[in-house]
Amino acid sequence: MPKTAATPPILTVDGMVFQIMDGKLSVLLVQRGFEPFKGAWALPGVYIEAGENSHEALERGLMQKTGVHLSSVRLVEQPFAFDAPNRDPRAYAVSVMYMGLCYGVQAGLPDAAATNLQNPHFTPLSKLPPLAYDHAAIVTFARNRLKSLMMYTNAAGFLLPKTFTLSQLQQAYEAIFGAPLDKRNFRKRILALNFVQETGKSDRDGAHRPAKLYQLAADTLQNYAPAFE
Amino acid sequence: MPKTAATPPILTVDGMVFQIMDGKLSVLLVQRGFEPFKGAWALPGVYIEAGENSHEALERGLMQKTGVHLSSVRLVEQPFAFDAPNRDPRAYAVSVMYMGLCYGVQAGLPDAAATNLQNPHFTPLSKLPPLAYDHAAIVTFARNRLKSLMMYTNAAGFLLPKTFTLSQLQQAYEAIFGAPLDKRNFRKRILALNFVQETGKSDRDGAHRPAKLYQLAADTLQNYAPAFE
DNA sequence: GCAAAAGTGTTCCAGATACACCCATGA
DNA sequence: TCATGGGTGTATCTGGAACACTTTTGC
Repeated sequence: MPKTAATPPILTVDGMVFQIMDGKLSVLLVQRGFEPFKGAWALPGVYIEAGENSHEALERGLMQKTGVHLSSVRLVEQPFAFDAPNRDPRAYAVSVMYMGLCYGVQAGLPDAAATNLQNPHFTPLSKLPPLAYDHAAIVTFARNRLKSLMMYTNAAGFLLPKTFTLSQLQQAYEAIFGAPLDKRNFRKRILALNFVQETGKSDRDGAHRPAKLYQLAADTLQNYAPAFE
Repeated sequence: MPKTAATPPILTVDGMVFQIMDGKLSVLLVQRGFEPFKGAWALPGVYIEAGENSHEALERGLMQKTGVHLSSVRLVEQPFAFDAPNRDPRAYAVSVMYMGLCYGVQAGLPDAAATNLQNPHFTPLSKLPPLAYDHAAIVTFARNRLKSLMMYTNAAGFLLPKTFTLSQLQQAYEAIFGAPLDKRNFRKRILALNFVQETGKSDRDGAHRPAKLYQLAADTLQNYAPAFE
């Protein structure tokens, strides 16, 4: 066995929380207050402590580091595991990486910038600063997963309020694909998938025709994948 | 904080290794030699020890518990993390779950059944015994992931020898989908995707016309997903 | 009445499906 | 010569893509 740290491996949990801000897909980042990577931006995460499971640690970490309550985030997928050899100078670490989607969430700590530089912020993926560890690669990985989720699940609904218009839904797709979609084709396709339903209400919001409001047919993540043959 | 074990959380790594045996998708299981779940079947796994990363621990664990060398397995995807609260009576544990595909691998320990009941075996998913922990749910989860991987990646090639016939490739798809496919349509589709190429050689193996041998165009996992629009 | 977003159908094309026979070989 | 699996083409159907105008509202 190689001569390395004698400390047992350490478990951390990180949250990768996405939200659409001003039409752009954004991810929740904090500025690290401690070494290593002090001052650099990173995904918010904490060590899992004795007596906690990964979900509880995620909840605590999100609140401590970003002021975001986990109950306002909808988790998608099984969490991934990432080796994080540089996470702690004393030992090798593994990070449990949760992915979540949300809408209208404000990040911010009560005594904010005062405490050690943190400074939670939803940052557009198109303007990511250099990130600590290999978080940049992880975000890219997640973005690709997110794209496939959009194609065959109802995940897009988690980036919107409880009720939403088809235009808002389309904007969510466009934010993630990074490309405009045709309105008529989009509507045909989405309505055919049957994962949203009319609420009967409409949204009267500007100097234009009111839009029908829709909601998710199921409030958990659902698969709408076609069979192979 | 709830009153629980004071020990820090523990990291384990498990391998979920799939292979096609007699045309059936099978997964590598061992019979547990220790409590908890002594005697029950489970995915092979070990604790990650000081000085190891998860990949090294996987390699060691697979060899110790099943006699399988990791070099004969092709890993797919980022490993998942599963909470495993019952893994260790002393503390909460998280399992790093790797998924792998292989072909023609023999499981077996030198002094096999002698040591504590282990008894590594590729078992068809259609005949899974009750599994320890929540491994049954994890296998089901993986099977679904595997189905989607087949639809838009070259993963099927990892369940076959270096060179293979289109019939073998089709059998791999059929084993995973659990349904027969049309030969002509299958070939058109696969050849259109362009992820296999002819080797120029052929396989003269029985009382019938020899089959052309193909190989993967790329020997790592590749995406062949269509764009959204 | 005008600006602004909502809503709506048809044509066209590509890719998926259904389907049956001949070919090369070993015994 | 026969049994066995390998290899091939066409007609049809379905779902995706391209494309522009009318409707409803607030000002």
